[in-house]
Order: sequence, then C-alpha cells, then structure tokens
Amino acid sequence: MQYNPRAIEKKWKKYWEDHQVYKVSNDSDKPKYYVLDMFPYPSGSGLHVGHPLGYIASDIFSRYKRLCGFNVLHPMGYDAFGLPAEQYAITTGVHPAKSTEENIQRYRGQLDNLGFSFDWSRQVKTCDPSYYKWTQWIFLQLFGHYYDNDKNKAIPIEQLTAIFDKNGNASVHAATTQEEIFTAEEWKSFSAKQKDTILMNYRLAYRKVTFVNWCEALGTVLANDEVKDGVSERGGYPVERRPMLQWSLRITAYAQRLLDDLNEVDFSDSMKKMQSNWIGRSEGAQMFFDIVGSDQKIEIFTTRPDTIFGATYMVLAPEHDLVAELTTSEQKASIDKYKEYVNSRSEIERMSEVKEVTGAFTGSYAINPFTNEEIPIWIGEYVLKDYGTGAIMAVPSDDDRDNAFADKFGLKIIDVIDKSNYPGATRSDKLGIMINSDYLNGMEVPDAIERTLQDIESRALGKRQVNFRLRDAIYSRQRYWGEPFPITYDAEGIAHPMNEKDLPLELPDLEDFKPASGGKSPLARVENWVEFSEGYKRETDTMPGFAGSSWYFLRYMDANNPEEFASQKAINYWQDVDLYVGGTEHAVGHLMYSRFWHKFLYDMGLVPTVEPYKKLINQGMIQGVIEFIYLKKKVDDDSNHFICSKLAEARGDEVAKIPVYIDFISNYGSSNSFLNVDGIKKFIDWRPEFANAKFECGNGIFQNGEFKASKEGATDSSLITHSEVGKMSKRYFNVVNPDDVVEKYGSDCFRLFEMFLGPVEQSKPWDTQSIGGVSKFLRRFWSLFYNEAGDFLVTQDEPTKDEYKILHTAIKKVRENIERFSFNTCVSEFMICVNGLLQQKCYKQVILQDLIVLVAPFAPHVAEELWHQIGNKTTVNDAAYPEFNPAYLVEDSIKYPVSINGKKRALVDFPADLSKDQLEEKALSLEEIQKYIEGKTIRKVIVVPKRMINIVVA
RNA sequence: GCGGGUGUGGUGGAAUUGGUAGACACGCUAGACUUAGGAUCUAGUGCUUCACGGCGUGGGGGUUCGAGUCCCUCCACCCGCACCA
Repeated sequence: MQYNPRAIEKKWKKYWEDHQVYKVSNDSDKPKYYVLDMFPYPSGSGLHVGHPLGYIASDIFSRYKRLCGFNVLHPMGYDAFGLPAEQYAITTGVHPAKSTEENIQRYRGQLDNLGFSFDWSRQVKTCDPSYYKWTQWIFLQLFGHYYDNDKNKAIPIEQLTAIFDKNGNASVHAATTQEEIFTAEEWKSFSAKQKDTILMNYRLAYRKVTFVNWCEALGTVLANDEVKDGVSERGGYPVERRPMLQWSLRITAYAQRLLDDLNEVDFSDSMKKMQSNWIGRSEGAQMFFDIVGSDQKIEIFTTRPDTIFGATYMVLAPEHDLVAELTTSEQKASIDKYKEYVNSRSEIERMSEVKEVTGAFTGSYAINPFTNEEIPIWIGEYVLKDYGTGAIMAVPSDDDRDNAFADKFGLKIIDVIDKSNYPGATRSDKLGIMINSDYLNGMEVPDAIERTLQDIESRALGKRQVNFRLRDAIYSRQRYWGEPFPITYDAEGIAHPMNEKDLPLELPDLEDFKPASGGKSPLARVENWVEFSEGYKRETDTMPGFAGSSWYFLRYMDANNPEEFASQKAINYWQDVDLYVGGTEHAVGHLMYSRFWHKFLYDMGLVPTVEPYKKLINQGMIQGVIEFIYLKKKVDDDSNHFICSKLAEARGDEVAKIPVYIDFISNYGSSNSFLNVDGIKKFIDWRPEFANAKFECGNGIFQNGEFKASKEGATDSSLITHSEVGKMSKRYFNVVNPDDVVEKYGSDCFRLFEMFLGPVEQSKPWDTQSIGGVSKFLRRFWSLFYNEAGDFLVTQDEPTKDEYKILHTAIKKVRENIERFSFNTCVSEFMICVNGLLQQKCYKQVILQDLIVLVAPFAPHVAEELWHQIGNKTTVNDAAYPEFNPAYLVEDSIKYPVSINGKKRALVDFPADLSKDQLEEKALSLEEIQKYIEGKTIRKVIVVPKRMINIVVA
C-alpha cells in the first residue's frame, strides 16, 4: 500500500464526522482543559497560509491534552459583524448577512481541509440573533449597574437610587463623572430627565457627548483607521471632529483591577507591559488653584507636587471650560486666533508635531498656594483636554515641555531641584535635592513629594489622587451591521432599557445600506422599526466589533442554551480558558475589553474566575515574499521598458517597482527568482497595458512575442526579479492559499510544515521550497509500515534495547517540547526518531504503535490510518499518549568530551559508573591528551559526571 | 524619547539549569540506481588552511576551569506607547 495522503485524509475526515469524534460533553469525570483560538473575522478573501498557524498549534495542543486524559474544549466560531461586509453591501447591494454567510462557508471549507478537532456543534456567530441576544443582555446589565469604589464591585443601579432617596449623593464613592453634590430632597425634586442625566454619570453603560470623525463628502462617520493624515483614506476628503451623543462603557472603573490582575495571568512580559501602559496608572495630587479676581478655581493633577515652588505659570487645554471666562478683553483677539489655529489642526497633527510649542496668554492670573505668587494662565495645545483635568501647573525647571514653553514665551524659571548628586539624571527623573523651595530645601525628592502631599491635604488644597490614562470605551457605531441597542427613548430623550423578555432585538431587513443623513446609521431610515411605540423611539446606532468578541468564550461552554448566556453548571465546569492563542494585534483592544466584561460578570456572580484567560500565546505572522520587476523611469522610446534587477542595479537605472503575481515567477522564493518567456507572457495576459513593453535581461530582450538573444546560446529570458519579504496580501499578489498546499502535499504535511518553520511566536516568511523535507519525512514514516512493493512490514518481535532507546528519547523530548509550546522541535524529534528506526530496520508493532500516538496530534490523518492498519478498531484520539520510561535511556557508557583549557581535544567513551577520580585518571592517561599536557603543569581537572572533563594546564 | 523583544552557517532554525555550538531540515557538491529526474538512496557540507592548526553565536569589554547562555557597554532591526502633567 502506498502513502496516498489525499485518499487517507478524505477517509478519516468523514469517519471523524460520522462518529462525532470531536464532540465534547459538559458531563465528564475527566479534568477539563479549554483551548481557545481568537475567532476570525470571515473576510471576503478567505484564509491565507498565515492564518492557520495558531489554529494548528492550538489543535496540536488540544489533541495532546485529550490523549493525556483531559476533557478538552476546542471550539471555533466567527466574529461576523463588521465594516467590510457593510461597505461591500453599500457598493454591491448584497445584504451583509448574505455575504457574511458565504464567507463563513468558505472559511469553514478551508478550516475543514486542515483536519482540526473543533467541536462544531458549539460554533458561534456574533451576528446570529440567538447569540447577540446575550450580547444585548449583558449590555443591559452594564446599563443597570454602577461601580461602587468602597465595595470595589459593580452594584445594581436601584441600590444607588435608594441611597439618593435617603441621603443624596454626598456619601457615595463611585466611579462617576458626577461632580455636583445633591441632597435627598434635591434628588426627589429633580425631573425624570434630570435624574436620567445624573444616573448616566454613574451607569457602567452610559451616554455622553463624544467626538466622531465626520466626513462631510462621504456623508458618514469614519473609524480611526479609515482616517489617514486628517483626510479620509477613501477619496482623501477632509474629516472633522464632530460632537455626538454616544454610548460609552465605563471601563475606567475597572482600571485598577485590570492592572492588578495582570499578576494572575500567564501572558508574555511585552503583552503585560502593553496593557499596563495602556492603563497608564500614575500617582500624584489633585490640587485647586485660586484665580485672581474670580471665585472659580482651576483643578489640576500633578505627579510632582514637590516642584510646586517652581510652578511659575499654568496651562489649560484650549478646549478647557474656563478659557472663555479667564480671557481678558485685551487678550481675546490673540486667544481666539490661537483657538482657531488649534481647531484647524487634526488630532494626528497635534500628536505628530511634538517639537514646536505653541500657546497664548489668557490675561488672567492664578495664585500659587505655596509661594502666594500670582502666576499667569496660558492655554496651549500640548495640554490635552482628555487627560487628567485638562490643566497643569507648569514647572519649567523640571519638565521638558514646560521648559520649552517658558523659553519660547519668556516665562519665569526657578530651579527647584539640585541634581548634582545624580549625574545623568534627566528632568523627568524623580531624583535630587530640593532648593529654592522654602521649607522643603535639603529634602530628597521622594521625601519632598510625601511632605507636599501631606500639606496639600492638611491645608485642604486638594488630595492624593491616582490617575489613569485609560479612557472609557466609546460603544456606539453609526452603522447597520452590528448589534442593535436594546434601548428606546421617550419624548424627553430619556433612555429606557428594553424588557429582557423581548430580547433579542433583531436587525430589521434593509435594502439600501448607505448611511442616513446627519451621520446617523442606516437604521434611522427604517421608520416603522424606529417607532417602537407611541412616543418611544429606538436607538439607531449599533454596537462596535468588540461587543460580540468580549464574551464569546463563555458562549462556547453552552452554545445552544436559549435560557441563559451559558448555564451556571457549564460555566462552573469549564471555568476559564486555559490556553488562548492569537495575534498581537489584539494585545490591548480585545483583551482589555473582554477582561473588563469578565470582571463585571464576576461582580454579578455569573462567572467563578476573575480573569478569563489563564495563558496567552501570540503567534507570529507568516510573511510573504513580494516579487517586483523593475520598470525603467526614463525610456529611450515610447514603449515601457522592464529591466532585469541585476542589470538595473549595475547600471544605476532609476526604476519603479511593479509587483508581479508570484505564480508567474520561476524559482519563486529563491534569491535568483526570475521571469522566463512563459512568465512574461502570463504577465502580459494579466496586465495587457504592457503588451508591447520591452523586457530586457542579460540573455536578451523579449518584445512583441519574440525573444531575441543577446548572449550566445541563450534561448530563454531570465529577467531577475527583485524580492522583498513583506505582508502576505492581495495587493502584492503573493497570497498563498492553504487549499493549494493541501491539494499538493496533504493536510498532515501542511500542519507539520507550518510547525516546522520555527517557533510559533516568531514571524517568518513563507517558503514553500523546504516543504519537501516534511513531505519526505511522512513518506519515510510510512515506509516503517509498508515497503515500496506495498507489503505490510509490521512484526510482533520484541524490540531491542536500541530501538526502545530511540522511541523513548523521542517520547521524552516531544512531551517536554509540547508542554513548552515548542512545536518546531517536536517535528525535528519525529524526524530523528524515524531516521533512527529506519536505520535499525525496526518494523516492530510495540515501537510503532507508540510512535503513531506520539505523532497523532501533529499529523492526525496518517496516524489514524496507520493506527487502524496495525489492528485497532477505535479512533487514535481515544488512545493514551505514550509515557516516558527513563529505564530505556540508561546507558552503559557515556561519550565524554575531554578539553584542555576549555577546548575540546578528544571525545571518548567511558563506562557510566566511573567515579570522578576514575574519570580524571582515565582522561589524563589518554594518548591523544598526552601530547597536550606533556611538560606542562596540571593546575586543575574539572569532571562533571555524565557531561564533560576539562583539564586546566599552565 | 520610553518600554518590550530579536540578532547563531548560503537559508529556516536547534542548543530546557553556564558544560561537545550549528540538532533537524532546505540548499549546495560528489556518487549510486535510472531512457530521464525537480524521484529514491549513499557520502560530504560553519569559515579558513595543502596540512598541523587557527577563527567562529551583531561589535567591544568582563566574570568563570568553561559563556550563544551571566554582567557592563555599543550597534542594527522588529513590535508597542508617546505633548500623559
């Protein structure tokens, strides 16, 4: 029987499906293990060879865990709401539901082709009403809760209104933007609308005015990544920031817990760092500065209260609420002019041009509460409205930006810290001794910080405060293809949650997907849907992409439950995700949001764990080689002139790079990839505008269907292309579809090859050339069972010691390597093992049956086939992973490297049971060592039993 | 600028605790079998030298009997963050 991957793989895929081999039960005595892949957005272009890398790794791990006796949950689904489908709908009129479903089918086919052990009965699609019913339900819970800072958890909003009824809000410590204090009487006297507005300042899901990227020309709101350099990516139209009433989630309430609990999870250091940077905790003081001639105060936040004696001016964000009031009539013109300038600048410009400081003087003065000096109040774009309080006390001696600002506008600078004891310390380092600071003089900075904090509090100038960079997440999208909000508004605009019984609120059908006027979602045009009931209108925005993906891993636990998002029984069995595999692009967004949702559900008592993902692995990107041909920029005649890259570089021609479809290339992926005449013809068929172009290479010139040799004996073109490693993408024509590779080599080979490329976490270019090595390995593996004539070779003989040793070396290494997710080295071990057994001509069942199971997680099809060939009747998935027996690795003798002064001079076999002294003696008497030590003094001999011997001579 | 990571043959990569650097492959060279080979098998393959030997894990320095691995310093590339008070 010959190794025929195509037949084998088809056969076993069907068997697995027919026998429901990968169906997982929630009722099991086995320990649980949950392996999760970040689910894909089903894009129109399908999977390329880079996408399955993580899926293969997680599939191997799942299969391995199952063979080790775990009940393994390994599900898959689709993040199916999203902008591309909607944009496609706008241009083609095809309903997003339809195109999304087609894409899902295509993905499913591609995934199935790779032999994954997914339990498809648990598939989720975020766009499915039976799924987004629960996304809406969780949103309503967020709407119905606030965050209590004393209890440190989310509490139902009814409990808050009960407190308001009794005591007002003075005693409430909550995560809130509510500033005004009110009494119980005041609360009761408020109108329904006023109450709604106040509660919005407490709810975890709430409405507030936020800014969107509005593009007048396209008549739509754009996502941040659709805006490039202040203009729309499509069309290049101007984009302005427009205020809009939008839903947000109060993730900031959970900032501290999101930061603290990073200690609980096994993520890479860089991943944790990215998250903690994003959260951006800083400790400092909130302080109020009096304004000369005004009752108002300016609130600031500072991490350096110690430098207060050096605070010689203040800066407000240009958008700060007090700016208008503080601006004197003399300064009005210059302030207005400056604000106009700021408005003209895009967010991107304000962020990218850091060097230049700009600002304007308001004409007003504040009082430094420590020096009692009057200090000028400026506005400047380097102070951000959204960070801290939107106002700073400026200390030009100890902050680079304040210093540049003071320099430019001639403001007073007082040195308050002597850094002479700390050479190399920069302005921002919290190091030095206080000077020019009255009673702080002589103190070290950390002590001075503590002292000023105490004084600020005792003098009631402010208080200690912790500040976070993390912002609340904007949760509204002015789009059609997302989850509708289960919210209606009455005539006064008060938000009312829908009755949970009436969920899901389904998306209405639509034919025209263009946005409605005024930046509203297309839903605003569906009048009979918007009119919920007499006087009540529905919210017409939809939820963002991260809504559905923030909790999907919980749905997999009990995917078809119509009563709950997942039953408590299922959640308590599966608990959390043991291993999460996905790309770094979700490092902050998705992971942060889903950790936040999970903590909220934990507060509600609905999940038993504080963190959703125990361990995270980030797979690297598989890059593609991009092949370019050079088009000369200066041509002698009218025709386009393509030129061999070698020639162009030698001559120093100015050229444009034209990407070429990689299928046209000969020797693709190698350093001397080129276009032959055949390839040039294919290129011309593809790009007819170059039909008459000239293609020049060292061998000759091809033009108008004819190749004229310039070198003797040349019969074909060898137009060398320029190769670069880059993204695998449609626009570079270098996308490799896994289906094509599977068609040629089989999915077992594909799986092994992707793992063999290198560590999962690392990015690496796709290189089809070396796949042959893995294919050869599979055939050699097969040849342990069948010879070329097709005879079955397997015998029942007792294996030799050497054969056991080869097998158990592999068992040991593969087990260890899987445990540390080093899959590439596992494949090497398989090769070493098979090479070794072939050398021994070992066709013994006892050895081979263990080897089959060892390989099964990586190459499940061929393993299943051979498992049955050697006489098993049930699936290899129900076998037990081979146990390592150290007895087989015990050696009689050990090869010792013998070194002189650390340099290896001999390699000798010594009996394993020799003592250190015996080894030393034997080594010194070796003939090949004698010549190195003759006439020299032996200073020392180092013997590490079972490792090495080193002789130190003078 | 700050934070994290990476740097090893012609190529992808291996070396788990400081102990034989280059496993396993690709590629290349030679040979065998073949009408043929982009099939298969065998041998070789870090660089350098006729050889003995010498040199070798981005550069320089250090610790050690011994360093790819630990320490210091510099360089290059990748990722993340960035007017963050």
